[in-house]
Amino acid sequence: MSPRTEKQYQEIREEKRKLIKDKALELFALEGFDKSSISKIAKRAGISKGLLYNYFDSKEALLTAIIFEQVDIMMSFFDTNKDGVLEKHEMEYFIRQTFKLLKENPEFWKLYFMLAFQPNVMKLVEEKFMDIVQPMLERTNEFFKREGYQNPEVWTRYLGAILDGISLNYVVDPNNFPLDEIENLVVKQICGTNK
Amino acid sequence: MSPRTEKQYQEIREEKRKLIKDKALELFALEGFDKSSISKIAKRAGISKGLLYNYFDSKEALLTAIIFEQVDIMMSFFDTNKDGVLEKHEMEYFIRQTFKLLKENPEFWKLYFMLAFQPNVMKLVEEKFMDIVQPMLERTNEFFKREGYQNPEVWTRYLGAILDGISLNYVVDPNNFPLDEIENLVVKQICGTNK
DNA sequence: ACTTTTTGGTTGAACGGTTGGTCAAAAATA
DNA sequence: TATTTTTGACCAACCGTTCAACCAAAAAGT
Repeated sequence: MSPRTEKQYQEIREEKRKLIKDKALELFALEGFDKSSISKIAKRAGISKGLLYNYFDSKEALLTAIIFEQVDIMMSFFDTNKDGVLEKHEMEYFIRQTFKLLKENPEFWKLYFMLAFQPNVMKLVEEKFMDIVQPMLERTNEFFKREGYQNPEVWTRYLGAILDGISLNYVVDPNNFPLDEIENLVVKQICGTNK
Repeated sequence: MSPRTEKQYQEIREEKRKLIKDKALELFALEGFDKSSISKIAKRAGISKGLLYNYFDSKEALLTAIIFEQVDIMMSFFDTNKDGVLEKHEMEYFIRQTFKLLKENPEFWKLYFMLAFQPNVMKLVEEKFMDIVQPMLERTNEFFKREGYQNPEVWTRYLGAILDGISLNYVVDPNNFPLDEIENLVVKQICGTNK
């Protein structure tokens, strides 16, 4: 017989994992991935260095766990009616959701941009990331084609670039960047409505 | 008596400095700032580690030298007629120059984005950087005001975000990003002309 | 009720490797 | 020879990672 039930142990493990991930993300956003040593992460989480390795096999494993946790959240948000067609109102929903996620968790997006420029690290998650992004790009492509744009694939990449640029500027300087006004500008430009 | 004249030594020193800066930038873009050790930079430049410290006081000094060299090049490019007014054709020139610099030296912009998300490092250059960016922002502000936009300062930040996002996407994936087509889209949208 | 056993979470010293940076000596030049 | 460039072994500090030992708490035994 076990001193504690299986469920009790699982709860403890899950809570600690969540704690470590949260504190690590904080530090990554604050000091960058390389400057955030395991010791500092452990100290911030209030645990010993050794215990961190009881929960994550390596620093990289910790990083990918953080990323894929957030990716899963993203997927659940973008899982709309699944009919494969992106209506104009769905495009507006898509854009506004992007801004919503940005406002809710700027720390993650800071980490995301950091990694986009760390070639070695990005390769760890690139493949799985692409699996998620690719369908979005295709649906966006079809949207612009249906709307009568001359170069739909160019506009898809343009929209992606615009959203990236906005995210980048907001994350770097959240207090001074007029996010809500620009959200409306983008929606107006792409969806032709002005709320 | 000196073994070589003062002028000879200065020329040699300047050439070596340039060599080191170039090779360091290559490596930074390839592997990131933290992963580019002094030893690796020296090896890539074909010199010893010790000699690198004859030319740059520290790794940080090398980094800031690279950045400010590029900033100086930028300034010389944007130094137009200096009348303080940004005409529509000057705005188009401004935008197209931005794209030109991007195509000419993507490695530098990769480094620039890398650093934008390394808070500690960015603070070294933040102040001098702002001195250069601020006048551009003000002139852009006045441009949008003169063109009759309702929220000129929002549009200034929007344009900045768009250019950042495009640069980011191009630098990450230069072979597949349709830079020229998107350049024309931006110019058309902001300046109302289609070349 | 109380002691013992069992379990797995928890610790921090220790390890091999790498880093940015130093320096005495050697090579090169005129 | 006199001066400067150039070298690479060397250093302390820190890195990610490991591991033997420890601890808190629940179940089992009495």
